[in-house]
Amino acid sequence: MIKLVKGFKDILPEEAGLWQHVEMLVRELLEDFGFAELRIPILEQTELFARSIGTSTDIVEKEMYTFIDRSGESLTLRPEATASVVRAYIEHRLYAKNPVRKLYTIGPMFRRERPQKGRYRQFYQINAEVFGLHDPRADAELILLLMTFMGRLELSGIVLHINSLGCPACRPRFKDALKSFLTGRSEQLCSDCLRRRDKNPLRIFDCKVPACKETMQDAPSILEHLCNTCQSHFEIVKTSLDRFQMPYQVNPRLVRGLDYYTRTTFEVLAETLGAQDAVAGGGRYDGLVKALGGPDQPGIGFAIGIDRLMALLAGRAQDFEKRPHIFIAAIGEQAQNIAFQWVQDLRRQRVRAEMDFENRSLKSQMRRADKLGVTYALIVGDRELDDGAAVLRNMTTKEQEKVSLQNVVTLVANRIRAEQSIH
RNA sequence: GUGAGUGUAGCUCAGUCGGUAGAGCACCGGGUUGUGGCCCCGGUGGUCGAGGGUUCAAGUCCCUUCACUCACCCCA
Repeated sequence: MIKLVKGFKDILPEEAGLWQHVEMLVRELLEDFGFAELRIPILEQTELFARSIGTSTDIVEKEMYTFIDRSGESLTLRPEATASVVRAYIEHRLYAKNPVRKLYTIGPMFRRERPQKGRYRQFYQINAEVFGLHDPRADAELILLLMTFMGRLELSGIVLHINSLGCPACRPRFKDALKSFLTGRSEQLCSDCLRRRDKNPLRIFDCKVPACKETMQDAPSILEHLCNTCQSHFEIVKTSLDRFQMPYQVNPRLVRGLDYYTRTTFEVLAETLGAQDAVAGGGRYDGLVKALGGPDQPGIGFAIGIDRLMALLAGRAQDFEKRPHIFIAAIGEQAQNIAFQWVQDLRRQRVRAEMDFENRSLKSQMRRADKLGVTYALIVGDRELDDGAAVLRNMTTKEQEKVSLQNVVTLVANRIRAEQSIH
């Protein structure tokens, strides 16, 4: 039997309704906040990711699905969306009319990591990016948008962490301070951290090895090394969040894996998710647009992991399954033919009608109606055909009424429409 | 890439000291004329992950291998 590729998954019909609902909610909200959808391809030139994400990151070093196309060029299945959005912003000169653009995109990303709970090789993200705004209130607004979305989904047990990574002016100074702190403490660090020390010392803050954690307790904090501009930027982000009563936790150890981040970074953590507990994350990337050959415009964005969101919403999937409205139980060939016509007519009026083509016993057809969860069953057999009226049964109240054969479709359609407008 | 755990029916799982495969749920049918859920009865469904070995005999013991899961790493 041919099976799924490792780390990939199918989204089954039972869950697809919830996915649709979540996507609808987020589109609505993003558009209210002035975002427009940008649809971008899944494949890009490898160099785009190498240059934006950073060549020494794990993603670029060992996690990308890269292959040589028949023409000889190196292509990569996108491991994240920001690079592509920036590429499109530059390539189509989206900054020309107005440098301020708010864009969102939804779709799959690919990273070849070892799969585990909440981590797949193809995973889905909702991405929002804002270009052209330096103001820290833009950072706060984006975070508020993200948290509003979480709120609308009625998620509990989630925490917002924020931090500032500084800018090209102050981050090097901090790195130096960190390096000199680490000098002479190599004994206390694990082998991974020793490797990180030269490459990307900020990552040591993330290490879970107890000895490293202990050592890093006394390490200098980035927040104490921010330049004045970065410091006041971060202050305004915080006071803006305060102003809207948005709770957050300042986490100086929040270091993000992609090289392009500057100043504000944030993550939404969910305690019930296990080891992969980040549902969403993002930050500011002021140098990226220019680095990729565009104008010197700042950027800020976030990504929401839809798969992880779904894990948090598990159990609510059944509320969004589209059940049929009515099941027509027809006994005998003549009745089946009439029922077949009714089903088609009802669907034309946007009523979800189902029937059985196998001429089963009424009992088994009723059982089927019950399983489908319909509110109405329509019964028609020789008796009803002679009588000129079918029997409409309300499955919850068990009330039955006669409906003349001529009026069946309109009556049923009206009845169901009326019920929907109540809910 | 590294480590640990788990593989028996569609799903969740039992299976004793090695003796020829089981339950619950699901599915199909029945419980007197043409009416669902609850209850009762019956039925379909298995290469016991795969390959090899030991044995009169292997789901069970041994070896190999594959898959899945969780964790490390990293991140959504």
